[in-house]
Amino acid sequence: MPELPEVETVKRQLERAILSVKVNNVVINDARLIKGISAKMFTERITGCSFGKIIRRGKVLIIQLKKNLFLIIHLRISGWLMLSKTQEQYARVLFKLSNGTFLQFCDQRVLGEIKLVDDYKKLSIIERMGPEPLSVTEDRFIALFTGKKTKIKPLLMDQTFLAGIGNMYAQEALFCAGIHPEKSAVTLRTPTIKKLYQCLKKILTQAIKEKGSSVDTYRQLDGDQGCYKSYLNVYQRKGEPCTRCKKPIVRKAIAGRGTYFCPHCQN
DNA sequence: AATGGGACCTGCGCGC
DNA sequence: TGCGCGCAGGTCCCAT
Repeated sequence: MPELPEVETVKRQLERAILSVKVNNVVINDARLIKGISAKMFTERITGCSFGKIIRRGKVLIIQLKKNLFLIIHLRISGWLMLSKTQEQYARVLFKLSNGTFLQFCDQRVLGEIKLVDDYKKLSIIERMGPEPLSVTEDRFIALFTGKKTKIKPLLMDQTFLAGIGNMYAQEALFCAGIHPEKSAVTLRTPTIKKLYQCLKKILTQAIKEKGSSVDTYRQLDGDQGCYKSYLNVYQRKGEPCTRCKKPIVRKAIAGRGTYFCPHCQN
């Protein structure tokens, strides 16, 4: 799933590829992805614009088109962005660029979102977003846990708690820190929270270095797979031996989401 | 505050 | 072989 490292990878690749490039035309194969504006208006407002500053906040990609015009992209579960000369399968919205390529929003399950806003900071999802795990200080990270009685795993995935963590990296971080995913957050001791903080930083940094994890439909901007998949210790490894203790990894639905962990190493 | 469910979606793997 | 079903997960929304 596209989480922080995947969106950050695409953001960096877009910066190198499309900065100052102009949109000559917009092709909409599936208007369901475009929210809050008609396909016609969407096309009219974007055509002729050039790509400016690119920002990532959590899993949200923000591309500036003009002083007061921002393209907001959320890949959700099965979306990815691709830059190529020909139309891809699952290309739902395409931007025909002045350099002869298509910037394409591909999405197998059509759950992604594209918006056009004049001020991205006023978006509810942005306003409510928790701190970025790669820039929050350790002290502030520890303070986030006060009074949080909920299970640690769904809490990590709560975007208003911490930005950009999804189902996969939440599980990997908890394995790294040796924390059971159902442990109540408020019961964690400070050294354990510090360990989790370091694990998140380590995992997210390494995942960005490896250009994300292609466990599903996610691809890099050029269509290549992300390489972090081979580093995964628990995610989708049910029944396989724990990389630490060799006992089998188990899968359990926690807060309605599939969760993999080692009951021996995580407690 | 926390939790549980449903909705949005498509493709895949399962059982019969 | 083929069909129906459940599941996969990010976010929002509603109910308890």
